[in-house]
Amino acid sequence: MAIKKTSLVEIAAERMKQNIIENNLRPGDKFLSEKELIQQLEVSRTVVREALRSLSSIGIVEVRKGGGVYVGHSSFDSIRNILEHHHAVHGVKLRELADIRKVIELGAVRLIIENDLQIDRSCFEEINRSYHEAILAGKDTKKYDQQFHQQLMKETGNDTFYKFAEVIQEYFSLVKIDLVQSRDSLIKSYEEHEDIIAALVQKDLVRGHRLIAEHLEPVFTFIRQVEEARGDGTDQ
Amino acid sequence: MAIKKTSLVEIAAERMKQNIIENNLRPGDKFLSEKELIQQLEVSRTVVREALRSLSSIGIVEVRKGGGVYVGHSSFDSIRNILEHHHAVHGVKLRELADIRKVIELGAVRLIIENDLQIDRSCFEEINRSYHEAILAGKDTKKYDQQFHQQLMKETGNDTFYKFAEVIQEYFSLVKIDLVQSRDSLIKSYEEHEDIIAALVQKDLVRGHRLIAEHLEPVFTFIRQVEEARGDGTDQ
DNA sequence: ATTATAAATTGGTCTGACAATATTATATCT
DNA sequence: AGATATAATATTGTCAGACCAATTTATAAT
Repeated sequence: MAIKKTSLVEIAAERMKQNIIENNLRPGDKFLSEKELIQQLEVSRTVVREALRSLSSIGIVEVRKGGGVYVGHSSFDSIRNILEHHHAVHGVKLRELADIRKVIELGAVRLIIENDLQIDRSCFEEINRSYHEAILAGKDTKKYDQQFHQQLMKETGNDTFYKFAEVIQEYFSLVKIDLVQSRDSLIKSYEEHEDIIAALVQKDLVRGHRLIAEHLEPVFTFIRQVEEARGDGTDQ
Repeated sequence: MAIKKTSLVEIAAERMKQNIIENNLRPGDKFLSEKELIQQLEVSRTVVREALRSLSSIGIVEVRKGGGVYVGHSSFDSIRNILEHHHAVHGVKLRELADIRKVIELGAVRLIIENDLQIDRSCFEEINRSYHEAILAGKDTKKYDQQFHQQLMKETGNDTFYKFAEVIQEYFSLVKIDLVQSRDSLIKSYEEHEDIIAALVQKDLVRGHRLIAEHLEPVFTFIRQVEEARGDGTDQ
């Protein structure tokens, strides 16, 4: 037996979580108020408030001043917060991030093709067209490039995969990889997007993989340069 | 300008996080006590305590009764908690999990081989030997199988990847996939492990990928059966 | 120097109070 | 009756002070 000395706050928080599960409450639903929780759990307001604070910081509930307590919408937002601070404290190696990104994108391509999914071609092309226009206009292109890759994840039809990829993607974006891309290399990137779309449509896995690898190559080239320049390869 | 109405608790928590970053505090270091925080932030004890509760629930600090406040060790533990509740509330599709696992494991093999890493062969074989013994003795084999796959992630030398994989792995383990494995299929699984090790040593990417795919195939077979039986494919 | 005891520090919980905001009920006007 | 403005109520945010429980530190005894 574990001789756990659990605090009242932890017990209260646990019981609140159970309450949500047992009553099958959905995100946005109204939860019990502080007063009701005090009566139900038979603890002081201090304990109830700290338990609520604990749950709200991980996105399980949302507390609105004067408005009551509601069931939280996205736990993944809190994960982002956690990773953000984790990154601020520990930093992370550029190469590690790049490798993970490659794993995810190659995986996405494989999922789409092996599971024989029909991709939303027009959506891809719409995004890539905007990308092209931004390049020609000399505007900020990063947004559309990112959008393209997000769409790739989404097309796997695997929502869990997509959410994880999104979280990790944002973890990446904390790192400033300033690829000073020339207009030519941006055009090349745009064309590679087109090729990737084609490979997905043709369900050519080998080609898709090769194209993704090539497409990400500039990042690895950049990282090699940075690593040589300062040795360790961590950001900041 | 954003017209944010931030509560004192949130401000306090934010400043505490900043404090940790600016003073470059490492996990396990002693942080400020409640009293000191009250003086420094000039807020009531209530606010300090709620802010600390908020930070401790996402692993940024650890609070010990009578002992003071310390910088937290692992933010990833809190992510596990979050996902655990997320799963309890939303459930998850078996196929999605299986697909993600495959992406990760194939990715691990590719990372090891493409980055030309020397794996710790004896460690792998040690684990697999224990696996073999457990099979022969009719004991619980799950642990060693899991250990084998964890080791695969670790061998990528990519700590960030490993941590993410670990979190996701535990997310999987929330789902009961009761593959009723016969002794023969367990032996087969053991032999596949051996083959995978061999492929890693020989740095044969194509073979490594094929072996992983085959090795995970029983899971997909199981999932197809479940999906046919009840249609949707979610757990619980 | 080691150990046992006492004191001080620190976090955990409770109570009561008032402020700030949101919701609901009521009264008013058209 | 319906829309609107106002008042009453409910709910969360913050504060202060008190006492308990666990840990750490200081002190005394061996």
